[in-house]
This record gives sequence, structure tokens and C-alpha cells, in this order.
Amino acid sequence: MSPRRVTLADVAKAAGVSRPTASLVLSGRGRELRISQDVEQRVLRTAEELQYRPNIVSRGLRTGTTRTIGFVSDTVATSRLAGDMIKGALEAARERGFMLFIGETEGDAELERLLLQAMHDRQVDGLILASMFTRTIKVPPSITASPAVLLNALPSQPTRLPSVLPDEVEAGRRAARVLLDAGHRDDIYLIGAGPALRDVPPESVAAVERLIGIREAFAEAGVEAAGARPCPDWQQDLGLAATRDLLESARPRALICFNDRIAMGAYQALDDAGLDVPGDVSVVSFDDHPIASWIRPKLTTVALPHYELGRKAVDVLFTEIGRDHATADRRGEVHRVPMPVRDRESIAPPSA
Amino acid sequence: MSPRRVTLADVAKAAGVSRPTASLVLSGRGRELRISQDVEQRVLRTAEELQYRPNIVSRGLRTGTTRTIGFVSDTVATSRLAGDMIKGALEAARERGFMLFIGETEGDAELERLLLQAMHDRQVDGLILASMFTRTIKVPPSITASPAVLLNALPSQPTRLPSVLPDEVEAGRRAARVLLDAGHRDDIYLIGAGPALRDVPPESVAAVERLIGIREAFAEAGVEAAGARPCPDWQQDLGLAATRDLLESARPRALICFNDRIAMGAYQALDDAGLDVPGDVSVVSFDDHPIASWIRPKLTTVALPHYELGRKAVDVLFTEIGRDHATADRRGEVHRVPMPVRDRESIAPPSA
DNA sequence: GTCCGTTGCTAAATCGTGTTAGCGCCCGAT
DNA sequence: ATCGGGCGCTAACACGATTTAGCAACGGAC
Repeated sequence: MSPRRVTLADVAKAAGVSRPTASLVLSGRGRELRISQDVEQRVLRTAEELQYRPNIVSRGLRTGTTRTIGFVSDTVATSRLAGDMIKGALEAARERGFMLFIGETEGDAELERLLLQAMHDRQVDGLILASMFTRTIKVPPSITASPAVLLNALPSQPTRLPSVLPDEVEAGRRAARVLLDAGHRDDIYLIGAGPALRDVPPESVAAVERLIGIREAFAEAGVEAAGARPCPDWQQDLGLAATRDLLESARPRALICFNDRIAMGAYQALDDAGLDVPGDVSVVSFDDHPIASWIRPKLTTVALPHYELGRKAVDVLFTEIGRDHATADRRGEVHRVPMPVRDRESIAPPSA
Repeated sequence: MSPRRVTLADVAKAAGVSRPTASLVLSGRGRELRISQDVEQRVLRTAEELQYRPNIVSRGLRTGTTRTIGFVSDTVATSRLAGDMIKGALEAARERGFMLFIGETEGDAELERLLLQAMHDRQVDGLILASMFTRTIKVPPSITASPAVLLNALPSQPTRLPSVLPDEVEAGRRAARVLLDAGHRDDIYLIGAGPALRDVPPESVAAVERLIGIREAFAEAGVEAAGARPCPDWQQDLGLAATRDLLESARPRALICFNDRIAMGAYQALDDAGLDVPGDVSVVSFDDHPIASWIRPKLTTVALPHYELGRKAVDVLFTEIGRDHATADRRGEVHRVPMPVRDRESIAPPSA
């Protein structure tokens, strides 16, 4: 098929030197080891002419490093949102000349084990363990075989793995401030969680943290939420029901919805009640799901920075790879990626 | 960090045999080469006990096969739709013990070249060259270095590469039949392309093929489309404008929209005109974009089978890898993957 | 002339596996 | 007793790179 790859031996032969000499020159250690300028130039030119490219598999065998990292997730590739995480990781890796193995576990622990095994069999230099939505995960024991980073996930048990997460607390503050800055102080309601910290969907890290941030920002401004309607799950129909329920007994002037699907339900309930967004009621939300730009008026929301999360995970992984194993005594730090506000059309000053 | 991997030499030593013997037993060629049952059992047991796993990097160096395939696309990972292509490919590959390298070119030829290079440097066993939407692509010359398959793409110049594509012509027939089966014969309009084969967006393979299928099914039934409004691009606002334009001069009883975004625009125009879907006008479309299930009434559409496309691409790639290079004289076949109809709520019998 | 230090390169080992050729043993046939 | 041949395994090389140790040549000092 193809005329066989050019190997280091070919280059050495064509340049009239030994294989190790060619290797030294090409790995940039020529100076250090006193290879003459003459030979150095000859080797470099020959390599260029023959279009030599080192075989990374072979190099991997010798050096143990394959310039490859594994990206294992529960079901990231499917969702559009989290596809951006992969994209961020992909680009950050490419900038360093690394490639990505992708694997999906579908939440199956056995599958996860096999996948990690398959990646270790291929001598990946590091691993990213990603979750589609923020949650605590059980860290598989075999993960310690190489440097690793948790992405969008927290370890259920203390570990030395670093993790990368969206800054949900700050996001909560920002959502609250969007309303405060627009002049809202009264009749602000929460849909999806609250008012107490225990009124959250089970296992939702994001819910708790967003709520904390919201309450912080409110407290700072001396404002208090007028009320809240928690939802057991953050789905559109539950958001619709919760908002409907709220409207029976109250007349909100602003809503903080805990995610965009809930906001979509809220839109519907408000529309049914003849209330205008943002004229009568302002709505702010979280996630920046694609529907946030589909629905009218376009939804102002605090975005999950998937792309940046992916990039950051790779960055952290590289410092982890670079770290001397001897100094690996630090406990897994948590890196927070800021969630940006997407200002759209669902916010207005409070109605008179 | 980890206590070093168990190697074949470890197994051989523990079992009291030579390395090659262990290798032969574990590669299943023990019988063939008359290794005694006794030794065979001993080796197998020891390997099991030590949890031996062959190092694929090393094997790759020796055999040239890394049990790895490369998936290079223009911008697949980002879009939710095409994420399913990756998922299909991922699963099909996993079933055979293969892993996937993912790469995105963003349509940049230079990036593509570098990416293919990086994959060849890692000795991938095969490549899938994917496009997010069906189109003709210029096949990079370096692709011939390994077996390859085009996914959702046709070569702009004749090549021996096989390609995998959605069966758009049959999809066109199916969309037409959805209406015919519901009893529609008159006042059926096309939005997005037609009526002539040249009235299509530039470079859109799908448009031409869908149109052909539609006209075939109509011809078979002795029906003719009442008219058509082509769009230069298949976006929502253009679908809205085209449908609005149509409604000024006609009163359709059924629309075939060339994709779901156009259908969404059509919904809006129909709603503005006070027409009910499907009571007054039935709508059928293509793609099964996520919005098809979001909008009300839910849209009946002929789905792009992304998941199956991904799987099929891997299947075809494997027959390509397995094919003896000597017999590689066959010219690139085109494999068509059926597009299934998603029956939803936008179709009704024609109004009286 | 001998010894030593420097310069500039190469021989050889290594990574973990797969594969080919061949070695020693035992048995039966001549 | 010798030879041929099947049996059961191992020695040795290969894959394509990196890395350590060391060799040859030369110049200068004594």
C-alpha cells in the first residue's frame, strides 16, 4: 500500500552517521553531547528531505510516554453540551501534540473498568474522568496507575486526585446580582430548589452550591427571597408545575430558575397566566442549554463553561503529569472554572 | 507510583517456562505448535494469577497493529447530532477491542494534515474521515497510508475509499409516502428546495437526493407537488420567510420541509396565519434534530441515523482492514444507511 | 615517548512482545 | 549401533526508537 515509513535508521544511513547520533541530533541533545555542527546540519537536512517522522509507538515502548491521554466519561459524547468539554480537551491536548482516546462508560462500573484497562494497555500518559453533570463519583482503584484528573465530578472518598468543576457558588451569586442590578429587591422567587439548603434534588451538587451563592448575594444586599418551589428533578414539566403552583398564591416579579429546562416550564406557566417576560416577570437561569437561545424572549442564564472545563482539565492533567512523583503529597485540589452570565432578553427592571 | 506492570517475562518466569512459550500459549497458538497440556495450563493459570495484560504498545511495535482507529471529522464532537456518530463508532469499535482517537479539523486542511500525521505516527490501524453534514470532500493524499472510510462524505475525485452515507433518496420517498399514506394528494408544497432539481442550496447532496426521492414517490402515486419554495440555506428564518411567501398566494394542505429548522420556521408562519398543524396543514420534515421533539405539535420527521452511521463506518472499516491488499482492486463502494421515519403529531388526513 | 584530557562519535543494551529456526530428547526402524 | 523423525520447548532476532557506556583520534604537558 504505502511505501513503508521512513525510519530513524534510514535517516542515519542517508546522512552517513549511526542511528544514535541521528537520534541525539533530532532530540535536540546534539549540542549537549558535542555533536559537530557539520553532522548536525547533515542529519537535520536529511531528516527533512526524507520527511522523517518518529514512530510514537516505538518511542512509547522505550520511554513509556505515548503523548496520549484518555478521556473517559459517563455519556459525554452524546450530549451537545458536554461535547464542548471534549472539544476543549481536544484542542488543549493538540496544542501540546497530544491525542485523545475517548471512551464512554454509560455509568456501568464494569465497562469503566474495562475501558480504563484498555487505556492503560495502551500506556496513556494520563486520564481524565469526566461526568456529564456535576456529581460525586466512586473513583475506580485502577485509576492510580497513571496521573488523572476528575472533570465535573467530586470523589466520593478522599483522594489525591485533583478535580475541575464549574464555580457554581459564584454562579449563584451572579444570577442573584443580575436581578439585584436590574433593581429587583422584592417578590423574587426560586424555582427548582430552596428556600432551605436541604430543599434540593438528591445528589445534586450544583443545586446546593447555586443556592448558597444566591443566598450570599442576597444577604450582602440585605434582600431576601420571597419564597421558593423545589423540584425533585429539574425537568421542564416539573418547572411548569412548580411555577403554576407558585402563581396560585403569589405574584412574583422575578424568578431564579435552577436550570434552563425549568425556566422553559416557567415560561409556559407565566404565559398561561397571561404574564409577560420580562415586562411583568424577569427570569434568570443556569446552564445556557441550547434551548436558552431558542425560546422567546431569549433567556438570560449563567452558562456552564463546558469548553473551558475541558481545557482546564487538560491543563491540570499536564501539571499532574509534570509533577515529580516524590512531591505528590499534595491532596487533590479543586479547580473552579468561572461560569459567565449570558445577558439576553429575559431581564427588566421591576414593574411599578 | 504503581508497582510496575506485569510483563510476559514475569509470567514466563513464574510459570517456569521461556518467554516465547508463554507467548505462544497466550496467543492461542499453543496447540498448533504442540505445547503440552501441562505447560499450557501452567502458563494460563499463572497469567491469570498475576493478572497479566499484554502491553499493546509493545505489540504494536512488533506487529504493526495497535487495535486503534482514528476518527477525524470537521466538527463532529460539538454538534449533538453528530455526537451520536461518535457514539456509534465508539461502541462498534469497543466490541472489537479497539479504541478511538478523536480529532477535529474545523475544516482547516492544514490542521487535517497534521492530525492525520499525528494519527499515523501512532500507527492507527484505520481511519474514519467524517463530515458533520453530507457533502463532497477533497480526500487528503496521506489518507492512503492506512485503510480508511469516508463517513457522511463523498470523495470529490474518484478514489478507492468506501463511503458510508444516509440513504437520502429513500428518505425522500418515505417523507412523501407519509403524506400519501395519510391521504394527501393535492396542495402539497415543498419548502427548502425544488421543484426542479437545480433549485437546491449549493453543495447540498442531501437536497438533491431528497428531492429525487420525493419526486419518485409522487410519480409512482401519480401525484404532483403543487409547488415549492427553495431556500438558499436551511435556516429557521429562511423557512419562515419562504412559508410566509407561499401563504400569500396559496393555501397548502401539506408541507414537506427539507429539514427540521425550516419546519420550525414553517410552524411559525402557519401559526401567524392562523393555520393549525396538523388540522389544517400537515408537516413532514427531515433530520430529527432535537427541536423536532421540542416543538408542539411534535414534528414527524425522517431521521438522520447518526448512531447507525457511526457503527456502519466502523464495520466497513474493519472489512477494509481485513481485506487482502492484493485484492484491493475494488473501487470505493457507497454504503447507504436507512433513514427511519419518526412518526409524531404533525400529520393528519387532509382537511375536507 | 608516555600519559592524560578532550572531542566526536558509535557499540550495545533496553523497552515488551511476536516469530522463525533449530536444539535436544526419545522412540522406532534399519 | 546408527539413523530418521516426531515431540516439546528455547535461542535468537526483529520492531523503532532512546540512553549509557565507552572507543578512537588528537593535542598538549611533562
